[in-house]
Amino acid sequence: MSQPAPTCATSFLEQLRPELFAALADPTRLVLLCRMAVADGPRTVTELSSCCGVHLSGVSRHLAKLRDAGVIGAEKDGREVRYRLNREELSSTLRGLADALEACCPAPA
Amino acid sequence: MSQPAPTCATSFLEQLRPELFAALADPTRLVLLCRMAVADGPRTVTELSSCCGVHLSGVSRHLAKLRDAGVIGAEKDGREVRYRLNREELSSTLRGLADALEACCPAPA
DNA sequence: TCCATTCTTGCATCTTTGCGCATATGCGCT
DNA sequence: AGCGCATATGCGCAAAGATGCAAGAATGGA
Repeated sequence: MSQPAPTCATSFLEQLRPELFAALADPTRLVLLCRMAVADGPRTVTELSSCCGVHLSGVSRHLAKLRDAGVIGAEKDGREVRYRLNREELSSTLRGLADALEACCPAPA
Repeated sequence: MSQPAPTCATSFLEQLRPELFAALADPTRLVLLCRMAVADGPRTVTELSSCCGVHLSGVSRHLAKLRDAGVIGAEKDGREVRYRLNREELSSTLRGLADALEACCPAPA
């Protein structure tokens, strides 16, 4: 971070990760996300699959996609896998986008 | 806004619009978005199409999708259509998501 | 060791999406 | 009216994504 000024456009574009938005672009995944957001702790795949009318294998795939996007985290515990929302990381990412968007000044003086 | 307390989960889920994320899930659209973000004013389709190696018709479709998602606005001027980024709306949406995400408390006391 | 449980992954199918090409629509200009 | 430019849309195709089913992998317990 010693560039003279990343022209504000650079820093904005860098934060725009298509795979993050793609992960959030599916209704089923959003329901899963919401479920994890209100949970008081990590949830297993079986638990999460009960809230959406999708087969367990599909839920597993959805969770994998969310995990690859960094939206959620997984911790293995015995034969179960508990998924938890990366709450702070996601919120700071969103806030960083909002900040960069507003910092995207047309004329940097 | 007179509900006693939308259980924080409700307000969060309401803000999770799949079509918004879907609109942002394409690299070409993100480049277009960035182009508009750094522009000092509305841009025509022809101008915008010069920054991505996509046919003009494709750019038109991309812009339509961004417009339908509320990310950008369009104003017709003669035979041209000028697109502009809804900067404040988008940033406040992102911030609202971050806020709702952190307000999604597991135990509402 | 054997079996049940939990999760992941290969496969087939269907839908969606992005793309270019051609065509239509809308608008200004002569 | 007729022409040309700017944009939108129908069409077909190829690629990606979502889903269910079945099989595989990993783990705990009898």
